[in-house]
Amino acid sequence: MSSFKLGKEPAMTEGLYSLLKRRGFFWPSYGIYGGVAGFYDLGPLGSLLCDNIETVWKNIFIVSEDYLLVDCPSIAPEIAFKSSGHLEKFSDHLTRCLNCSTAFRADHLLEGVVEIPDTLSRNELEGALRENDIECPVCGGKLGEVEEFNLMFRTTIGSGGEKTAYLRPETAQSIFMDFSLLYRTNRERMPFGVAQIGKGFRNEISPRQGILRLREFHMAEGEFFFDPAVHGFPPFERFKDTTVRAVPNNDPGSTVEVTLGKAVENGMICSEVLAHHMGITMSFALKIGIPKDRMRFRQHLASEMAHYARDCWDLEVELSSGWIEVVGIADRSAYDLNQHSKGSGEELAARRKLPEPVCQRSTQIEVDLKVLGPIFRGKTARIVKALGELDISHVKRYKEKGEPLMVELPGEGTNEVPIDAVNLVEIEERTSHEKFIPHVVEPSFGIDRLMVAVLEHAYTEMESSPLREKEEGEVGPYRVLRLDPKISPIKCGVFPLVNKDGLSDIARRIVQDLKRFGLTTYYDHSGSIGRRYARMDEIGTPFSITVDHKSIEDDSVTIRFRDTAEQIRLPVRDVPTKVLNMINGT
RNA sequence: GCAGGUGUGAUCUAGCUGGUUAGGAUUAAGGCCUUCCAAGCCUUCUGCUCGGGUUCAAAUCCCGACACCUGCACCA
Repeated sequence: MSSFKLGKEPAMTEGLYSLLKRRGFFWPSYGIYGGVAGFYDLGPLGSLLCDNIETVWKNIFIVSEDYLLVDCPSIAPEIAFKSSGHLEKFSDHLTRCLNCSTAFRADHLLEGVVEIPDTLSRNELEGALRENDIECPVCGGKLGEVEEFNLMFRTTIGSGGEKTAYLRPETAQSIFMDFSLLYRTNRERMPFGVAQIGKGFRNEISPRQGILRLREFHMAEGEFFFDPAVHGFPPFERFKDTTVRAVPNNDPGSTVEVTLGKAVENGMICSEVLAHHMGITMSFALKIGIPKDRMRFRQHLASEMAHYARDCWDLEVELSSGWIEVVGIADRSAYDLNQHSKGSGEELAARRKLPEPVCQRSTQIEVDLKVLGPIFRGKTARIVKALGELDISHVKRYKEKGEPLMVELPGEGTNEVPIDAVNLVEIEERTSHEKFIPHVVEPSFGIDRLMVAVLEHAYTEMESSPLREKEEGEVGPYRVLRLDPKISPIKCGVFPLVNKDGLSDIARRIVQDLKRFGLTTYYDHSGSIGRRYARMDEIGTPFSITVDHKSIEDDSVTIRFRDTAEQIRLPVRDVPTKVLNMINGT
């Protein structure tokens, strides 16, 4: 039924995009100053749409999947991104030709000249370029200095200290840094997921394609922590038989239809946890109205994988501009927790119960401080420490011989410790748990792109309005946004059929009723009834309620359905429930 | 970032070989009319992307900036 077709249809998408701007979904930011590339405002309807999509997302991740929701700052100190690797890996090294001023990535110029050039630092790259007499590949000119271009926005915290900070390029990092608190909050149960909805910032070199490539964008991310030693993931049962279109990286040209269960069995997808999240992602995309036959999962090539990822599958949706990545599902292994653990010195680990408790016998040194104290006085603590570092078998030999131990203290000479003050004790330790660094699967959703995907697939053009009778005064195509009612910005239009006989009073009362049920409404008395239906169709409002003269007699109204233009009549008091049921699909 | 193209009310567009108050359509607002799908009539709001230059005179020609589009490069 959707008139969206394969391939590019400029006229079609132009119609959609002018509608979106005209009706207030989104537009370029800072327009009165000429605009800034990569920034878009969500207008009144776009904001509602965004919010509704996020609500559906939360219903899946927070309600169904029991993810823990958090909300962390967008600005983080430099150290955070030093540890995460973004400071180093999230930047490109550029060099510019001094003659023709073309910019190149320094590491690309050294490919085949030096081994793994993308691991070199700025100085090393510069050295390598000089040593190998690399010239501008375009004009043969001399190359300038290697500059670092980091894709993160830099800022400072505070007025005096000038503490360097960055706007987060993804919301994930705060979740990793908060791991221990979250783990405790979850009462130390594994596995568990943490979700965050917020904004990400990337200073893209050249943002294009309108809202598809932004410098500030909405993202919804989940981090699912699990024990890599546990094989299988029981909840995955639900998605075992779900079929997906997959483009695996061992054969990037081909698309295969495969069930998620099969894909895990034959090793195409690396784990059930990852496959499970592909299943969740798919059901989410379907729920917000993206048709299944316009979706596919594409596995990243090893070369395009992010610095943290071990395996990554993108959900791509076919739009007028081609296949667009809207969700990335990455296996980040233990990378991030390890990095932050190293960077901060804090242990970021979980505990797993051993199949059975393990007894560990060990011999340890015990000292008699009553004896040592009076002898060594101020040195005692250092002596005890040095004793503890001695080899047990060494101590054992002296003990058997009954000879005093000679203990060396740096700068304080050798000390004679009476062997009677040192005892060897057998200690038995029972451990029932061991520590491990959880692995992470991260589904990361680009909400702005999902909005575009949803809108393009909901957009329909018709030659004329559905029930049109008159032929004169034709005005262009009739546009309908067939959004799923769940995500429609406005749920109900409410109209008096004519502006007299008190019909508008009844209509306004109905608006109040609907509001009490949390439904967004749009009261409209201007223009012909057909024009008002058209306005609602254009912004994707699924239901229109009309008060006519019969309403005065028997308290009934008509409710019109956007996609069919059909109407039914029902008592006023049943309207809110009817609408709610239709929205929830019951 | 480079190269090319484009830039006229909210939207779509005429004018662009310089010369009256920049024209139209849609939308929007107010009213008349109207018992169900953008009807009609009246009234009204909003515009030459910005900054310089050439000229008696610039939407129009030139330069620069910004934005958008296409290609290249880049893309977690």
